[in-house]
Amino acid sequence: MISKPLIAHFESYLPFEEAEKALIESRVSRRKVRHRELTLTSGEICRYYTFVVSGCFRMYITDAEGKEHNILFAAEGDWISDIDSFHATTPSHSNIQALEVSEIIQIAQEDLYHLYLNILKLDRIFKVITEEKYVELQNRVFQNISSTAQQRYLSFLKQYPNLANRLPNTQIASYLGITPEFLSMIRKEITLGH
Amino acid sequence: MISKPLIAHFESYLPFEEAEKALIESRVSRRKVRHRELTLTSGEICRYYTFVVSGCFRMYITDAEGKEHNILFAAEGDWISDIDSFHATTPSHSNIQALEVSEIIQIAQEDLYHLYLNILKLDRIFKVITEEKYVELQNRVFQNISSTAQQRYLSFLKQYPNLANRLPNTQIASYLGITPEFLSMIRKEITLGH
DNA sequence: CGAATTTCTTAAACTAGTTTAAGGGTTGCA
DNA sequence: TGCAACCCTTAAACTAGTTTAAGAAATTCG
Repeated sequence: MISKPLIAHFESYLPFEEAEKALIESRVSRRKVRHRELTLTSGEICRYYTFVVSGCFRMYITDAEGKEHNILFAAEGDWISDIDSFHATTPSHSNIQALEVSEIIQIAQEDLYHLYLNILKLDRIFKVITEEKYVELQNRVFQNISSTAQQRYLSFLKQYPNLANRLPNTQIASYLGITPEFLSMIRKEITLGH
Repeated sequence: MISKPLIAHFESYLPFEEAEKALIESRVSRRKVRHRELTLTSGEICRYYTFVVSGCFRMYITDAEGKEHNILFAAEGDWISDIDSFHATTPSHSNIQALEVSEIIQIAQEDLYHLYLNILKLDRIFKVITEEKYVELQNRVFQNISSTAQQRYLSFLKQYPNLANRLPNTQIASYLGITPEFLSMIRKEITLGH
C-alpha cells in the first residue's frame, strides 16, 4: 500500500470503503526526492497534485531581477502544487523545491479527474482542503499588509513552530519578504528581549 | 426568482435541473445594502455565504493600533464571506463593508449544508470557486513580497480595471499596504511617465 | 577528513515608504 | 443651498528595511 499515508490523510476528513482505497492505490505514484531537487520548474506545466509524506518543500517565484521569493512551505501532511497551472494546463510561474530529503505521493491530472468522477466525496474533501489553505493564505496577506517584519517573524514562529528550526534563515527571510541581514537583526533584538 | 443571478453564476460552472433551481430558490435570501453598511463585524460569527449581485464590498481587519487594512474587494459576481468563521462557527477577525449601494444574495450555514447534501455538484462548484480565489490570493502574496508599491499599484490596475475608477484612493492604498499620501505620489510619478 | 559551499552576523551608507500638518476639492444630505 | 464629512495633494522630517562588504560558523560532499 504505497498510498497508506494519503488515505490516512483523506480519512481524517471522511471514512473510505476498501474498494475506494483500492481505486486510489491504483491511481497514485510514490517517490523519493533529493535535497534541493526541483519537482516543478517555472515554465513547465504542473502535472501532479503532490502530497508530502515526509520532508519539506518550498514554492517560490523568481522576479524580473532574478531574485527568488518564497510563497509557501509544505511539510509532512501538506499538499504542494501550482493549482492554477494544474487545472488550466498552462505553464507555471512558480518553482517547487525540496528543502530536505523528502518523500511524496503524486496524483496525475487524469488520475485525479478519474478519482473525482468515481469517488464523489473527494470533491468535498478537496473543497475543504482548499478552504483551509485559503484561510492560511488570507492570514498571510493580512500579516504582510499590517505588520512590521518583527511581528511577521513572530507569527511565522507561531504558525510553523516545527519548521522554524528546520529551515535556514535565508529561506525564512525570503518567505517574510525581507533580507537575511535584517532577519539576523530581528533575531538579535528578540533575544535581547524587545 | 430572487436567486436568478446566483443560478446564472452556478450555471457558468455546471448545468442545473429545474428541481435543483427550485431548491436553491427556497434556501436563499436577497437584500439591499446601504453605502458603508457593515454586513459582518469583527467578533461576530459569519452566518452567511454572500454573493454580490450588484455594488461593491471590502473585507478589512483592524490591527492592534486601530488601523484598518483591506484584505480584498468583491464586486458583482464575487463571493464575500469569512470562510474561517463561517465553517468553524467562531468569531470573525474581519469586517465586511459595502463601498457602494449594493444588493446581495445570502445563504445561511444550515441552508448551505442542506444544499450540499441534496445537490452534490455544489461541492464541486465551490471546490472550483475556492481554488480560483486561492490562486488570486497567491498572486497577491507574491506581489506583496516581491514588488515595490508602484508595481503593486500597476498590477492592481490590471487585475481590477473596473474597480480602480470606482474606489477612493484611501481604499486602494489600504489594499496595497501603503499610505494614501504615498499612493498619491505614485500616481503623480506614473502620469509624469516613469 | 578536508575543501568548498552555504549560512549567519555585524556595521555603515543608503532608499522606500511613513508621519504629520495644512490647504483645497467633492459629495451627500438636512 | 449650505455645511459637515470625506477625499486628494504637497512637502518636510523621520523610520523601517536594503545594500554592500567582509569575516566567522556551519554544512555538505568527494
